[in-house]
Amino acid sequence: MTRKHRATLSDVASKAGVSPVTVSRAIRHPEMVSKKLRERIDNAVRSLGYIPNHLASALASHRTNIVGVIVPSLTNGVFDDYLAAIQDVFSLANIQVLVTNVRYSAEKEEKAINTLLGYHPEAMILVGVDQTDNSRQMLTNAGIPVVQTLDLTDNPIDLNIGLSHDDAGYAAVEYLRSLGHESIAHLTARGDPRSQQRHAGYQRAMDTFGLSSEGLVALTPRISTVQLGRRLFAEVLDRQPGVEAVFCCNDDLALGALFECQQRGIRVPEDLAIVGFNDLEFCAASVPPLTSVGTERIQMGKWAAQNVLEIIRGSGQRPDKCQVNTGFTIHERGSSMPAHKTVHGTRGTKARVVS
Amino acid sequence: MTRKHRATLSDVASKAGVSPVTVSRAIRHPEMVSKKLRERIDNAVRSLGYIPNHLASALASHRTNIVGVIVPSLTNGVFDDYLAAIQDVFSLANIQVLVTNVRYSAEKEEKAINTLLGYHPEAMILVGVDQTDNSRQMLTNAGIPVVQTLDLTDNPIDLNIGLSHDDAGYAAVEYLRSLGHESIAHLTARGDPRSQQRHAGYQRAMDTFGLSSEGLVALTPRISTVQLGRRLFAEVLDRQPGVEAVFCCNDDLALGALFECQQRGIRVPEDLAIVGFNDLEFCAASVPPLTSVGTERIQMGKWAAQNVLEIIRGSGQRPDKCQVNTGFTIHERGSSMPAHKTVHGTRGTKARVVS
DNA sequence: AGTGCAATTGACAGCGCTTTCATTTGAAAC
DNA sequence: GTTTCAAATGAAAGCGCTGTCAATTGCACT
Repeated sequence: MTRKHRATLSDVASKAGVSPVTVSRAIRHPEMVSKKLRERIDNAVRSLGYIPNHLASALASHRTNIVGVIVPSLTNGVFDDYLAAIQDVFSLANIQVLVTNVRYSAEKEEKAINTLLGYHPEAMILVGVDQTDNSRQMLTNAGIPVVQTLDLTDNPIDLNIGLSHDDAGYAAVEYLRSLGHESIAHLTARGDPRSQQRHAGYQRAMDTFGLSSEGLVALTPRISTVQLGRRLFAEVLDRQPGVEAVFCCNDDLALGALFECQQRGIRVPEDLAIVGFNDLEFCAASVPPLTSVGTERIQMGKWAAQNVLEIIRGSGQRPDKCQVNTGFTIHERGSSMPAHKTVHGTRGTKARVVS
Repeated sequence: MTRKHRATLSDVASKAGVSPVTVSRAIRHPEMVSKKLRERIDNAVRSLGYIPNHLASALASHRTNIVGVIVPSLTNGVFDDYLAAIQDVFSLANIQVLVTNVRYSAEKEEKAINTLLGYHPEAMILVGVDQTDNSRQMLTNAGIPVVQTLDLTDNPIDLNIGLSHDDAGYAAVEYLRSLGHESIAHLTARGDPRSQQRHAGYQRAMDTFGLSSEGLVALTPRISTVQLGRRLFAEVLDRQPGVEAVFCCNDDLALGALFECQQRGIRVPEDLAIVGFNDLEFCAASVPPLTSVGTERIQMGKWAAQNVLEIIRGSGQRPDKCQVNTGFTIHERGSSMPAHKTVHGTRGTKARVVS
């Protein structure tokens, strides 16, 4: 039963024997319509299967109830939680989130921003701080709240919540150093600007501690996978058999490194310590469980959404703090814990919080 | 520099000294405007940072360039690839995909359908075939192409591409049976209707082969995780220490089962065979690599998008086949391969295709 | 110069809704 | 039975754009 024409406000109005305005009010501001008419209208709505045309509504009211969100990836377990947190906040406020996945491409991001702005979103939430000049310009011109998340910058477009990935990378190395390791490798997928920051932090720490990273870094331009983690670590192992520890720019690579060790009969943590990044769910489940640097991705998404909501629906005032550093936490687990600390059969976590 | 008012078509027209229609044409149908004017208009557009109001455009032209997509989850590595495939097809046609994540809730799905239809999408792509009556009604009334994916039904709303999860579950058991296993366990997360189908297939196979599943099934109402895989399989192991094989409703649970085995010193595949579902990337990377039943998720997303595109932009004709069974493939790897088949150090895959 | 025709350009209406303001209604108060 | 005022309803305009059709222009050809 394909209708030629979907029911409109006027159709409902005719059916209920009232004027279109009244129908509009019955839907948007029920308290302004008498009970009698409201019921008649509700019936008409139901019997016609009327669904308001959001485009027309938004055009007329200057309220789109849309917020644009741009993420660099979805294959990476990180952004699911983050996105879900954002959606949870907005769905309660009847705001539709328009998500675009730009696959770590600044160019695609620019295009996505342009497209999204065409929908007149009431705010934009972005990942990272590396937008192109053009992107920044468009966002500024749009005159809406903009939140840059998951990273920090000295020069935010508007609001900013995140953490220093450079510091996190530094801390990971510092932690491994504190366990007595000196030959500390690093696996990383460039392409993700935040991974690059972690790499920079790794390098800074190695330099600071007077350790050489020669031959200890393996990187790939591709999206990271577990398989790639194996391959990258295999490279390092072949080059530097004496490596004592490895810090991976994310947990997929770390899990790959762990598997490569299993394959080669390298004992973790006795022969080699592994530290991942993001603290995805599987870190606590592997054997041994993986030590990982955790970030507050859910908290960041939530904060971004809540602040946007407050600005566009609330008092309209900017929040007290326009920039928030959520820090990071090293979840110390079996993959790096010195033997005497390890409790057999337990997958306990010892957390070191840094913010 | 927050503008009071974003530039409109008229603003551009004034600036370029032409009528608004001409600007509209210069943007939508450049070939209909003389080169001279086109340049003047382009300049005006650029200098004003003009971005067409998509809402107004869609309202006037009855072309929204929106396709609604509803997924039950994003945390599950399955839907990333699927979504990406859909987006890839549509982005080339300048169609914006409106994604909603309904977290395996039919109620949320119904609400999402209602909301999305308010945007007048030109088509809808859904996961699964278990929509509520109300949802089906709304979709039918909308008079747009609807694709149900990743599962099959005798009574599709419109187009349908997927596979029989019951058959896939049956095949997994049949495969393990062919290796000589009889005590075959099953781990599953109900909540996902397709997992339930796989469970049904498992049960059907066990019955058919005259095998008892008593005490061999562990299920959870929660979203599956690796951790949960460990816990569920631990339950089974504690109950039935003699279990010879386990078929898991997805790869996360399978990886968890593998870790649980590692923890307990159970050798895989010598002491126990493991089969997962979905063939996610990490399956080929673990030690031993995980045998998994793979589905054509990318292909399904692509087919759905391409057919929609053909219908709404092309000849308008329905495709030849309104229902497609993409089948499934058992990727046989080390976690189930009999010792004499296993090639040390190789992570080769032997595929058995069923469609 | 005049005719014919295609290529450009513009005027106008309207997409489906909300906002604003005017009108009507009803019930309380005189 | 008026008057008064709030509550309920409606009429008209317009959000920013595009489709349709009419008007204009340019140019080749007589």
